[in-house]
Amino acid sequence: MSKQVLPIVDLAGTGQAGQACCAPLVCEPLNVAEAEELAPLFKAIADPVRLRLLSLIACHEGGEACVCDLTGAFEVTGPTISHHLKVLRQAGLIDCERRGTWVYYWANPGVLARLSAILGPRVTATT
Amino acid sequence: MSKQVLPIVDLAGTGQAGQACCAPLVCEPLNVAEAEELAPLFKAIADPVRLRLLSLIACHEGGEACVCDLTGAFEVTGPTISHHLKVLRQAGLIDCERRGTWVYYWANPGVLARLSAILGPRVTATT
DNA sequence: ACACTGTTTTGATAAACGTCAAATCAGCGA
DNA sequence: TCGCTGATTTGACGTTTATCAAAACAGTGT
Repeated sequence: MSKQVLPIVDLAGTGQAGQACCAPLVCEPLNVAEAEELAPLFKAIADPVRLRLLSLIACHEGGEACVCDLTGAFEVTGPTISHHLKVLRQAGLIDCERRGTWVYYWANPGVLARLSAILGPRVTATT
Repeated sequence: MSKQVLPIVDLAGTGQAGQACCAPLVCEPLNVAEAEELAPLFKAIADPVRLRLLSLIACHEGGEACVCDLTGAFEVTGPTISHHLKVLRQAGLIDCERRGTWVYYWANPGVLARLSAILGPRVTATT
């Protein structure tokens, strides 16, 4: 529809990103398969460094950040940052691409939106 | 100058979570303190058994569930269930009370709503 | 070809985690 | 009081995790 200037807000409000597959955790009991699929996603963000990495990447101008933009914000070493980025990537929360010397990461907003919807107190405020 | 506030914060609708403390992770970089406070909460739900426990409790009729209502749904032993309940409780996600022989657990919706708001790009303007 | 920078992988280590069996605690009823 | 059931704690075990140093990989420029 309208690809107006609407900021990031749109991406989960519509049913498109959330694929409408999952009622909030508080509305309907999660079955085993859902729980085993979701737990690794929450585990991926259950670390302060990864939480900040994800936030830094998602907030970075242009929607993507080079590794060199990130390492300076942490006390841990480069390999550790690289490890955490890999964890986030394997969970599907971020993705990356090499461009010349640098590797750029960006967030996958759909996954984040899905997690939010699962935790959310109500799903759609329609009516 | 800095009184311009994003009108995003009051998601929780529960009245209890009126912290108004945290913009979504994708809007503003999490600082170290926020990340270190949030990570243990996500860690608490980053386990399939705990995820289902939380969901079962939150969905249970009356808004609370006895431990004996829960154990049957899992393959793990009673002590393990008890351990996971303790983790959820120490994270503040659930609370409990003993009534006679049985111990009843209920979910704390404010904490869940806060996590949802942190992850969520959307602005569910419920009233 | 070489050196240099940015990033990831490997290997090792200490801490944290999930699970169970056994023991313990908390109420209830005979 | 004693025994019974529901629930938690303790102690142990194997697995996973976060971290680092060192090595390796990927591009760029000389």
